[in-house]
Amino acid sequence: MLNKDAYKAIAHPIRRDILKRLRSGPKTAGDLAQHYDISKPSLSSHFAVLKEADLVFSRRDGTHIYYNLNLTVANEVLAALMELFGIEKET
Amino acid sequence: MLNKDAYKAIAHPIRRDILKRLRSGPKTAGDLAQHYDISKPSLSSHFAVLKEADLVFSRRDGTHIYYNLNLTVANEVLAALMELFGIEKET
DNA sequence: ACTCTATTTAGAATTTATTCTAATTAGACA
DNA sequence: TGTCTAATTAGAATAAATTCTAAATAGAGT
Repeated sequence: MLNKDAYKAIAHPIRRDILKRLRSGPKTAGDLAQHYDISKPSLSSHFAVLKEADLVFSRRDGTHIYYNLNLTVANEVLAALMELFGIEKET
Repeated sequence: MLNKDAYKAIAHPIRRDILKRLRSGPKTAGDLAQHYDISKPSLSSHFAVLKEADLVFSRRDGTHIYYNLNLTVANEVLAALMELFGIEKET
């Protein structure tokens, strides 16, 4: 079942942009930080929200921490919204 | 194009529940109020958020104001999220 | 062990969201 | 015009989210 925090997680434009950028593969906090005009700690807090919602997971490789999009949960969010709106789509 | 406030609008559990209940047809504020343990003005403020996001629209019929789900925008939200996650589904 | 780089945690300030009570608006109907 | 019902607006209190700077952690490499 879908983590309800997922809806909160996608409510912020920076977090949506992070998710979009992770589509093309894992990125480090540093990679992503370049694109936003906020401090590293603020960005880190956005990662924490995304991780709490299970929309992303992280894996350390040496000095870097790579963030990955969790497509399983992304699909669950879509399914939950289709159910919410009563909209049917085939897979 | 999708109103960005739509993501904020679906972030609150009461507003998601309102949307769900509107699937089966228009409802008045009074109809919906029965299901939530909050004041009428609070509920009214939730309607305002949903209207601001264009997810619902209202029509007055005599003494009652009927709230309607805007399926067009609901579909836009789904399309935007599919695009965001890079998930393809046929119609 | 020391140091460098990448990133997070702590703690506080600011902004935004949620909720309430009291007062107001809008239409229906006698 | 009153008056009743349905719902909103106003204004304030509380709670939650966002952001910052400063300090801490964790691993890599010398």
